[in-house]
Amino acid sequence: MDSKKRQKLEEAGWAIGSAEEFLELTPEEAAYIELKLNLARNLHAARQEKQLTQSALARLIHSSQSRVAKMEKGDPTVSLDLLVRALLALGKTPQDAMGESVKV
Amino acid sequence: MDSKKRQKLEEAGWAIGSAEEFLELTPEEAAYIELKLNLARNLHAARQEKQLTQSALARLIHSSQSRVAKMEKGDPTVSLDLLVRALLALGKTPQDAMGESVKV
DNA sequence: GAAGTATATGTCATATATGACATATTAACA
DNA sequence: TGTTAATATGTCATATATGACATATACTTC
Repeated sequence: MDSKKRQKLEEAGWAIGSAEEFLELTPEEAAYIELKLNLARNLHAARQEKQLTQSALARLIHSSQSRVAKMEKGDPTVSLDLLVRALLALGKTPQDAMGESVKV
Repeated sequence: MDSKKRQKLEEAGWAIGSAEEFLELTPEEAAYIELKLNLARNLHAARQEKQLTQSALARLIHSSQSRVAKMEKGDPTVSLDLLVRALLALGKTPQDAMGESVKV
């Protein structure tokens, strides 16, 4: 795994510590994590486009500001389900949500 | 989605087309459900292509045969996360995993 | 028919995600 | 500086998803 990807993951809170743990990530696991980070970024962008605060979006999807913040930060406790539902609520299609290709 | 609507869907067998109005689903909820059903179908097809049994796939993703069956049946207790991870394990891209176009 | 193989269904204890809340940090502006 | 709005972080009780297991159904092949 290249260091750029590794740093991205670390920033998002996925890292536990050592590089060894990263090497134990299967390609599928890496793809899954990248997918979530993509959705997180897309959600942030989509919300900005609509000029909504995190609190406003939270109201839209019957969630809370803190959880929206965690969604956009790629917090590991946030599920794909929640991310996708948020994007759908902002008028995105699931395909829109995916954006660029993710390498496996 | 609140559990009341989920319950309605479960009772209705989930897959009936244009059940949206009858079940009082918002377009977002309908899109979310259609997405999951798409993933369910894609998973079934992908598994068949690879000539794997549900048990074999279950072993691959460290799950169980019964849960794989539920995935492919679109059972409401199956998360997007699990569906996507299964598809990734079968070599699909996240884009593939996200399924065909879903109208919102 | 029996026996084997694959898939479906139901249940449950446990694991994980959730909204809510408090609080901290950041950013913009007087 | 101080004040306000926006966003981030930490925690927790509850809700939901999970794998495992039992068992049922379906479909072969003998």
